[in-house]
Amino acid sequence: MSQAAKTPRASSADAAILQVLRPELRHLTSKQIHTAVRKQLPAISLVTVYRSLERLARAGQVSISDMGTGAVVYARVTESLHHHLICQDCGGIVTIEHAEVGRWFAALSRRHGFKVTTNHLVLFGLCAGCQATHR
Amino acid sequence: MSQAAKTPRASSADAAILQVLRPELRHLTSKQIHTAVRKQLPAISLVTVYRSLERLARAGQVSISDMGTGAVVYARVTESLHHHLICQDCGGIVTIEHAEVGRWFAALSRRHGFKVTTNHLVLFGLCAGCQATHR
DNA sequence: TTTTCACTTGCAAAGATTTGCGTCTGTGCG
DNA sequence: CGCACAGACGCAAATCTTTGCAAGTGAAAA
Repeated sequence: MSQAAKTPRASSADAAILQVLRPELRHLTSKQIHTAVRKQLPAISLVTVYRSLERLARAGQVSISDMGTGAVVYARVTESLHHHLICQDCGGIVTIEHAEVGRWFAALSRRHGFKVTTNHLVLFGLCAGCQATHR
Repeated sequence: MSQAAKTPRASSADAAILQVLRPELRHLTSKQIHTAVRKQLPAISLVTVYRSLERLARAGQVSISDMGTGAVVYARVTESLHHHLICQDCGGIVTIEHAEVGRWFAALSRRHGFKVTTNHLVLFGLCAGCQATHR
């Protein structure tokens, strides 16, 4: 009734999805995850994958990002968080460490009392090369 | 050339969309924009609205943001850029000035030679109130 | 052990966004 | 003026993601 603790409730889908995402460094689409998870749970539906991913994201275990590829991609959140800068011209991707972003998030927290939980930031722009080309 | 105001369908949808977005401070969905633009161009299709918005976004005149409401929202980019911090618990929205974000973007530019063009950032997290509730 | 109840899942359907393709239009050029 | 080309549009169809509803399941309560 009044206890604030949630019941994690063993969901086979969640475990299987984390299993699939564990060894992957690259971000996977819902389709790819569904295909991979089927090896463990042949009958699992794509809808369940979506719902499971949303659940895991809410729990901070998975990141959901739109990298501008047409389909959203998901990745397991690890200790070594990273973020991406994507060049809208050449499609090049620059990876930056979390420390650099975390410092700024901390500043936001101090100034606005808002604790950012976004764990994978994607910023679009122009890489050094394309900026040169553009002038 | 001559008049640009009454061409039945040959004129670009871009102008009509900017017209619709101009007075709005709030972000509109593709559906809402489509409905509004129809008053000027009754025959315009939703697909054209999407393509036009993408074009305008590429030109830096419109921002595209996923505020977690189920549908992406679009807004006209003005001189007074702003960004949002959205509480994933209560849905509350904190608006922050661009200056605060721009400083960080400038730092990224110095460090990585990457010029961010994202003009409306949305970060999810917990507001001060909900952080307190969560403890 | 049985009951309870919130959470999970599937299926079908809805909603949102993108893409393929053929047509039409405005622009620059000869 | 007439032509060629690139870009804009509409329509239909494909994708991607979410939602409504009914049924299944597990953990804690009774």
